Amino acid sequence: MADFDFKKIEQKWQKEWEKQGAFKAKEGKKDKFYCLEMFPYPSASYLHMGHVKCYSIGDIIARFKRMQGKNVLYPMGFDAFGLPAENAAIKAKSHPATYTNDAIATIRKLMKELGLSYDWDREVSTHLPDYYRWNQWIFLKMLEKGIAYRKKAPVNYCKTCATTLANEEVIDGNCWRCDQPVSLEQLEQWFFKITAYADELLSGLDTLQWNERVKEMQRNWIGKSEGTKVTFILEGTKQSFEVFTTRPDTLYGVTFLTCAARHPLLGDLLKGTPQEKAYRSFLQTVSASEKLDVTKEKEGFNTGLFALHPLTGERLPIFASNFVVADYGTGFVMGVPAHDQRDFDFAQKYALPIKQVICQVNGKIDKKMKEAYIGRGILIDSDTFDGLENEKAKKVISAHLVKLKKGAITTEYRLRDWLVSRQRYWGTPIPIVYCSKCGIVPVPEKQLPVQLPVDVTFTGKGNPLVTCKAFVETSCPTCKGKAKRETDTMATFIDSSWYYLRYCDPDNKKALFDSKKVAYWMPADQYIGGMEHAVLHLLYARFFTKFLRDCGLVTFDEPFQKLFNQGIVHKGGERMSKSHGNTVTAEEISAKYGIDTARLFIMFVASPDKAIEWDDKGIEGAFKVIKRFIALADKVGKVSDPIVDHKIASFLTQLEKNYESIEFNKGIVSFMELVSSLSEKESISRAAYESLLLGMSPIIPHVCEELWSRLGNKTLIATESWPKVDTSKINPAFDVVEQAVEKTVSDIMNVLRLVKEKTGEEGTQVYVYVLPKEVGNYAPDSLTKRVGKPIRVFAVNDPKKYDPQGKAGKAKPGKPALFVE
RNA sequence: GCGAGGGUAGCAAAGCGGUCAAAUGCGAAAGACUCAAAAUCUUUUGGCUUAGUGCCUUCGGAGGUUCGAAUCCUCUCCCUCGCACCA
Repeated sequence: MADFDFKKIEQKWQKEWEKQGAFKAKEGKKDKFYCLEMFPYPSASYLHMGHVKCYSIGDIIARFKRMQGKNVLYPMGFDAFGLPAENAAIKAKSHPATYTNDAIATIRKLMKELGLSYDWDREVSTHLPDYYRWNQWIFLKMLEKGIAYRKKAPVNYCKTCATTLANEEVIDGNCWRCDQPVSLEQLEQWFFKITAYADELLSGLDTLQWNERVKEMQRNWIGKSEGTKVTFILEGTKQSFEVFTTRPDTLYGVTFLTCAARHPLLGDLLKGTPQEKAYRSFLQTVSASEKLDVTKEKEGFNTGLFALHPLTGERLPIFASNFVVADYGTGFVMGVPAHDQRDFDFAQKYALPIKQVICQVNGKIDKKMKEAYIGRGILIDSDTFDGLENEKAKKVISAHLVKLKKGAITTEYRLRDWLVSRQRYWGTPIPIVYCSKCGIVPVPEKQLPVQLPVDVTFTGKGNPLVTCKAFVETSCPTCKGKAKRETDTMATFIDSSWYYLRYCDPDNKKALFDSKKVAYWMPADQYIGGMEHAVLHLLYARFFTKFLRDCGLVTFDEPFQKLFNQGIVHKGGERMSKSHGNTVTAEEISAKYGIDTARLFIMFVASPDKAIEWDDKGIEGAFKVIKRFIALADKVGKVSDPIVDHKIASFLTQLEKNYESIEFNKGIVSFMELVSSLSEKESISRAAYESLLLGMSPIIPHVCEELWSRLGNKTLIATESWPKVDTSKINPAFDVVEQAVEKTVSDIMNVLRLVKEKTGEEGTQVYVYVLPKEVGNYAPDSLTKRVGKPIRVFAVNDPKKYDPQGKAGKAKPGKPALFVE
């Protein structure tokens, strides 16, 4: 122990691993295992315990799988483009490229110091032209297939970040990065048609071994809903419009229609009418908040327009309202106050008729409704559909509408197409040229990459690319005339949507990857990352995979079979982060206790998927265990104690299961118990000890590597196999014996206490009388040490035993008799 | 409102039908070592009781299933996180 310098040992083995290429992954015939972690954004210049936790999980899995004989791919890279780097660089009066490269160098070095078993030959950085040219290539493919398109639309715009945002990047109406309110702007932008995959993105979730929570979040986000589009005619015109409903069974109960306040149709229809002015002022009240607010009182504006019911021809007033979502369904909603609570409230407020068309099975209806009836029932007052059960009526009425060409059965999604243009510098240039003659011209594949110019000036205002003449001014690939380049860059979520494929073939100059290599490694067997990407990265990556499959480049549907969401590390009740100023860095902990202790502790505190609170005292406990573990090395000898063999064998059996199920905390608890139990033993056989080192090496790799080599082993423990456990050594009877000894210790303590209470005097000598065949179970020295009093152990049939009070007769199997004096 | 996950001893956290007054770590208390402290080691840590025993009350709350519940079911309260006027 005295000569155990953690820092030195860590460096020594990290060097050795690198020198021997212990973690290099190569395609082969062996079973593969792809262990993938979400690659980081290289912004900080240190790693804190949150990082240690996240990466340790992956490292433990990778090391364990290697030991199990799998061909493991465990790569790391950097999500290097993006706004924070750009802003940080501007602030530091540096260039984003310099800033990013420096950050990457630092983080790579720090990661190596954690002893993570990455194959660094496969490192990928998204800001390098070798990488982002393939972003551009994919973009062109998408354009070719009609998945990428340009359109003018109201889009989310963040003034602080000076760029547009995808819907997924707007959280509660605020920008996900800066938390400032997002506004809607009419802009012409590039979109990816992720909605083309909506249904598949939804159904594919069922095949994944993911956290139910994440899957549910994606389901919600995609928001599939099946219903009917009903065509209404505007009174006095031939103009028709559609209304989406999931309740066509209540069609005869419609008494009014509502539409989104800003529905484009409304503006046109009201132009020049007497109501126009009132409509404008109504809009004022609505425009106060861009986002719909549940808590807000429902407001309506009677447009004075009427629609005709498609089946009855009834006149239905049309209201503009503040509660109808403009871009969901058709922006029009039919008002059925009797069977929808919102419509009911609205009808009450504006004194609109309420017409009941569904009654409960008993046929009674409540004439004075206090609230909408939304349950099941039988149709009434619905012409020829009377008497139908309402679920059935949904189908029948829809079919009827379809037949009359007054409706269609449709599926609506909440998911919107992905807005991918960003008005910022630090990203992949969109490979498009605008030519006054030829229009929108894609940059030919041969001309890729469209390099992001390095020589630009950051004024802090707007996208510097716009003012970079050398970049903007170009010639049209088609007509060779003067043309301008697209100056928007791609959303960085594009970079991270396929990086895991590039790891499989990172140096490919001819293609984004070799499909054969990808076919070997993918899909990733284990993906590890935070929950925050549930509807961002994780959705986009799935979309990309499906697109690339349709291009014939990959053969699978889902990139990540298993997903593990690690819990966050808190300190002082808050997430450990730079902005909270509550970070505990890996370096400071490692300097004090060694990085293995940090890993052991952080994996021990709780199940890896749970959030934990950092505890400065707690790590001391883990350090103690490491030290005791190292001290065990002195006990290694040839003598094989069957109890020791039993303990280690059963520990390893359990540990293997804990590794499989990513419940390292449980394995570590057993490890702690094992270490404290072994600490009392005389000797550990070399074979058992080596198997213990092997078993623990995924969690505390440096310490185990060192101890392994101190035994004279010339190999690296990192490349050894999982120990074969001799199950014949496992014998539960040993546990029974141990429990009996434990019980005896506590009995002795108890008696000593009672003696003191009764006589007021400390007992000075303890005698233990054991059945003859159990004598070996009770080692006087060990008992003495634990009880803190001198102890003598006699067999009950020992004629020379000292037993003045004849206690020996009370001894039972597993329960020795005691005497204290 | 909808959905997901939780509520276990001073704290953190295992346990998920009997072996449970409940692992493990931290904290606390006592003891050993030491001139002393630190480190290390040992013991104790729901209550009452007892020469090593027995009993009682506990696992958010209330009921239920069972010979038997921290563990299963129902209802309820609280927390955390998503989604939310989606028609």
